[in-house]
Amino acid sequence: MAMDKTDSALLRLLQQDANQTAESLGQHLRLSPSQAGRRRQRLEAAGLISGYAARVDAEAVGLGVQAMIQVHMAAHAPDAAQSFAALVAATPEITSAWVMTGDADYLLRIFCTDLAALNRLVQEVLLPHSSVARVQSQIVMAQLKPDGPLPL
Amino acid sequence: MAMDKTDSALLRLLQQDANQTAESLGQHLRLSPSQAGRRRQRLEAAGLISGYAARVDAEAVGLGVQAMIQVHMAAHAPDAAQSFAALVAATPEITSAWVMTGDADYLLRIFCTDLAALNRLVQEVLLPHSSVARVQSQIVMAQLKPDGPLPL
DNA sequence: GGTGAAATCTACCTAGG
DNA sequence: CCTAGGTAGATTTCACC
Repeated sequence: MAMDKTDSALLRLLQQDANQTAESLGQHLRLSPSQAGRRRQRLEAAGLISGYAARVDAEAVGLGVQAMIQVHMAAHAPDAAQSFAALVAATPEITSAWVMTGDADYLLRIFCTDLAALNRLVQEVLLPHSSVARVQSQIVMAQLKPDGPLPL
Repeated sequence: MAMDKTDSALLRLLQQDANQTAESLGQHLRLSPSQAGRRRQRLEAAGLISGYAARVDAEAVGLGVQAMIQVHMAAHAPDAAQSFAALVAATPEITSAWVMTGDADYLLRIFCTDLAALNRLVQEVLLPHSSVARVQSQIVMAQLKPDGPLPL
């Protein structure tokens, strides 16, 4: 899809604050409100913008513990991967999961209310899975840079 | 802050789609549009909702390579940490950074256009920093579970 | 790039527990 | 007294010019 410098700037603005009016966007982009709105529609229709989400403060809603868990699989059979994917999909505390190169097979991002809940998740959900060989939890002590916009 | 079951459900809905009207929210919550809107305002004012962001499709905007980089520091002096924080803040390809327990000191989330750009970032930005001892890049082969809503 | 109709938000007001 | 629902003015979006 064709995307010029103005579109990049627009995406950057909308990642920071999606509730700006077309008029406000137009001022930043040096564009008329109608053109700014039209460009936004174009980016939505093209799928570059897949949706809009509220940013929720994890601490404020009682999710005080954040962790990254590296998962090593015992077997790499296709059905082992599939059943693990189902487990991941069914566990709400896992907010993201990636298939990685290198050392570990998967990396899971976790949000829990407390350390006890994190330990329960590891001991009673992850480790009991038949194809999980080993997990390595790393707790987030602080967020040095908050989840930010994509570099455009 | 006081948060009941309805507020949790509202946060869940707004994380999935922030552009729903108060009427649509009210239907899901079995509430009148005015009450749904009022609750949303309350959650914003209380800081539970810190803002709204457009979800941008990384692949679609040409950011085809995603990676997680574990950073091991040579020194743990306060000013080493501070200058590293400045480096992280100034690097747009680093979209998130966490201070971790365990093995590595920091975990960085990276978005790049290609592998060459990722290698440049490691070789020319991260490793030259005086207090960085070692980095370990792990490339994301696939996203098993997309960045999802917090478990409420 | 501008304009007007339609939809939506929000502040205020009223009713009920 | 606090929480829920309804109504009207003001803003914003979107299709058309």
